[in-house]
Amino acid sequence: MTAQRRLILEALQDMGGHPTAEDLHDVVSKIDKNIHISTVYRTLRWLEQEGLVKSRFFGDERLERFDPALPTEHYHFICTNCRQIYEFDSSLVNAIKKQFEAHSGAQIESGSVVLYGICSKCLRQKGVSNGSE
Amino acid sequence: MTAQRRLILEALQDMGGHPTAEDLHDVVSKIDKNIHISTVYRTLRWLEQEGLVKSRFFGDERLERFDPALPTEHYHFICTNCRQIYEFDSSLVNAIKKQFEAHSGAQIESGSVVLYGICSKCLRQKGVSNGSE
DNA sequence: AAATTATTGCAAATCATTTGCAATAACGGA
DNA sequence: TCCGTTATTGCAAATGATTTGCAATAATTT
Repeated sequence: MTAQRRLILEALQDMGGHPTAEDLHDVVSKIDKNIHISTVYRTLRWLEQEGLVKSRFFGDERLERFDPALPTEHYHFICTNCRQIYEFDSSLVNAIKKQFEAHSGAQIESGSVVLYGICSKCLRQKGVSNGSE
Repeated sequence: MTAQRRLILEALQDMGGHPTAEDLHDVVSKIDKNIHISTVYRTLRWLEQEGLVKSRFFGDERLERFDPALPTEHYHFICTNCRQIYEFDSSLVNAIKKQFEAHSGAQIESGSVVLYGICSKCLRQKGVSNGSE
């Protein structure tokens, strides 16, 4: 493992959230000024193959986001105001899977849940249009 | 509304599923050979603004998919073998939203659920590796 | 039917991501 | 430690999906 790769992996673990390749590039560039974005992508693909990173597209944007792969499935809440991504868990998702398997005869391997709304932090700050939008 | 726009909207309603702009372009091209893909995109954006179409990215691909906007929220199952997208509904999603709202203090506006697995059709046909992949 | 406005087709631009390749860095022996 | 082999990097150019500028065309208003 090279210095660049270590840097990228550490940045991913440290910054939390679900950064894009560019987010990561911005961060690692502050330490090693000439890490190229293609190296970030290649490292991310490699980490993905190794099972250390998971990539995904959230439903409302064209950008690929990366996430240190957690051992357990988890779900997301995205604040449509500040765009922060929160993680959560819920045993009800398993119930949905079971329910769908029973109805359809399909075999579920995994599931993704993304909730959208306004986070409590944004709700507390005035000026956030909530409700009718 | 022009002939091209009507054609694209009809194609979207007729073909079902969640086609990409290119899927739609292929279909409408068979009727009007010189509809340009940019017209498809522009029409789709316009329909989206009008609330007649919803666009989304499914978690595992970079492609934008379009869907005649249904009045009610619904969820998706994607067969990882044949790539067919199925729709389903489940009242349990509301329970998840409520649960998360209670825990987090956020206000949920909408939710997306995408299940992945092997559909019953593919399960019936031999040769589908299921389980360990 | 002429004038005004909206929509189209095309080409070129853009954005995110990937690839080819020559230069460089890492590693495993003599 | 030096040398050869292999892997990794930076850059530039390629790719794929989507968007935009613009002149030509079609629709609508008058």
